[in-house]
Amino acid sequence: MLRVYNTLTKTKEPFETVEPGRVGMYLCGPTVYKPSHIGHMVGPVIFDAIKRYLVYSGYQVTWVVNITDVDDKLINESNARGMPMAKLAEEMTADYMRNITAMGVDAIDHFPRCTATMPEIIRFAQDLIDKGFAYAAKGDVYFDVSKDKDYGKLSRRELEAMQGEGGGMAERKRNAADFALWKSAKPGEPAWDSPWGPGRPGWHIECSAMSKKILGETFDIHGGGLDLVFPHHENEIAQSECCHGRPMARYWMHNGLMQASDEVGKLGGRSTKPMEGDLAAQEAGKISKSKGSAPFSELLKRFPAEAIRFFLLSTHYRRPIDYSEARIAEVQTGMETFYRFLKRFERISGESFYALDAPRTRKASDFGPGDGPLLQAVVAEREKFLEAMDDDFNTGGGIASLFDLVRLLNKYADDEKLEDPAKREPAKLHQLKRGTQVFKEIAGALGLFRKPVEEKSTVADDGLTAKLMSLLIELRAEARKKKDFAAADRIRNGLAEIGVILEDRPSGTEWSAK
RNA sequence: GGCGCUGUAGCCAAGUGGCUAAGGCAGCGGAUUGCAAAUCCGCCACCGUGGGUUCGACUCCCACCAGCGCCUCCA
Repeated sequence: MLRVYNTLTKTKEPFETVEPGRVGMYLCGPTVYKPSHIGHMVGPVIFDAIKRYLVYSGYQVTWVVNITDVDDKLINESNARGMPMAKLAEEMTADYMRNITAMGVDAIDHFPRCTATMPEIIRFAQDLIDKGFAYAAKGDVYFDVSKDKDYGKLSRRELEAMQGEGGGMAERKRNAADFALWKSAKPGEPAWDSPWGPGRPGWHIECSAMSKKILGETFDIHGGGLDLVFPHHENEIAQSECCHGRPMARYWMHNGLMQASDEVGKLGGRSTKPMEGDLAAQEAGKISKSKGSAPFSELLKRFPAEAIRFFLLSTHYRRPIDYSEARIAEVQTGMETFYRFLKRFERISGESFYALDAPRTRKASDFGPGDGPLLQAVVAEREKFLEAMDDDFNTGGGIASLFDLVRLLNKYADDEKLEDPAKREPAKLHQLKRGTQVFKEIAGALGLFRKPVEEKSTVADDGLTAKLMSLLIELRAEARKKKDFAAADRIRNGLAEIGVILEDRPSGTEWSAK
């Protein structure tokens, strides 16, 4: 039984969808005005794993991630660069797509763009005016929060306490907390025609319009970063629920934010410390404001994408993540265990792990009783994994099962001496294979180990390297036979110095470039 | 000031009202190995502090301390 934490109720609730067997999921995507940084990857990676797990659990899932391609920040940035907003948005969208694809996020079904949803957005705003929840004022349109009795229910705020947007818009609003559905364009700004004159959508309306367009008036999961609870999601709820008279989403899921813990200093609460001109500290803390928030593409050059994905999934999604490169490097070390096992499996079985058939759904993965001690243990481990994931997508707990599973499989290969080709009885290989299939099955539910990591080609391989290596290995084998260990070790140590590791096994010596 | 989150081993990080408190990194023993590498086995936590509830709390409640988020169009 899957249980999901709902920000709306602040409890874990049993997961029940609007339509049996189907899930509609909306994740607030990026405003494409700058290259994405690692913080932008948190939501996509987590919700990618969530979608995979839901699909694995038998649901048919439609996942929508919006692209905000009109917005004040975009206008500012395009002015600063002297580049048309549309071109800037296009470039930054491409950057975002490259990054999430590298992270293995390829299960998003729709990427609606704000600029391509104008008719629906305008109609939505008009609907709200018609129903008395919004009003036009000098080319702007505002949502009237005083008309919404439920306003504040997501973030649990009292209306009185809200300050609202400041600036020149304030005097056109009836209440300080009213927010813009439509903003009139200043001369030279990108604009779309509307019943209220040329302008652009407010920040929140696009998500209401797009989610309605693709997922309907009530859908199952609405996700985003914790920072979006207020005002963004609060306002989306206000718009959609006032417009439709029914709940917008059943489950509101919010991921913790990434923090650059070791690169920046401490950041005190705003009211507790006056922050006397300490801009650096103000810029610190949350990574999106941090100066150290380098483009994600840079990070990808230094670490394998899968290690970053693993890192993001190793913490529970609702907790903040402390980001540091040292941590990613640590995770990378840990992952070697898996890659080594995958190679070991291929060496022993002669089959490719990545080509291995594995169950795609938990239903399809049934083991009968009497499958032997190894598979009994494997199935028990799989149960632990499912239990963790069923509990609000506890990927951190699930990853522990991955490690335990590999240990089980390694131990079996050790105990049965499967490195020795003579000991590879078909029945034993079969056991190992079934166990490995389960590993692949649950790793796949997290979106891990789906594709071979690209071999970094440190040498232009024309076959020469391989030939030289086999010659060296042969020479060393002869030396070892003659108990000339000095010579053997000299070869191994010498190769180690230039980054080539030799490993002796019953089946022969293998080499790998570090 | 308002709303809220977090505090588990050297580091990261799951989890539970009572059985030996996951897993990873680092470290230390051992098996294996000619020696290594890899693998396996073992060791390494009185769960922020002080109270309370309870037969019993790390797990529930209160207070405090520390760190953090939002209340300002950040994912």
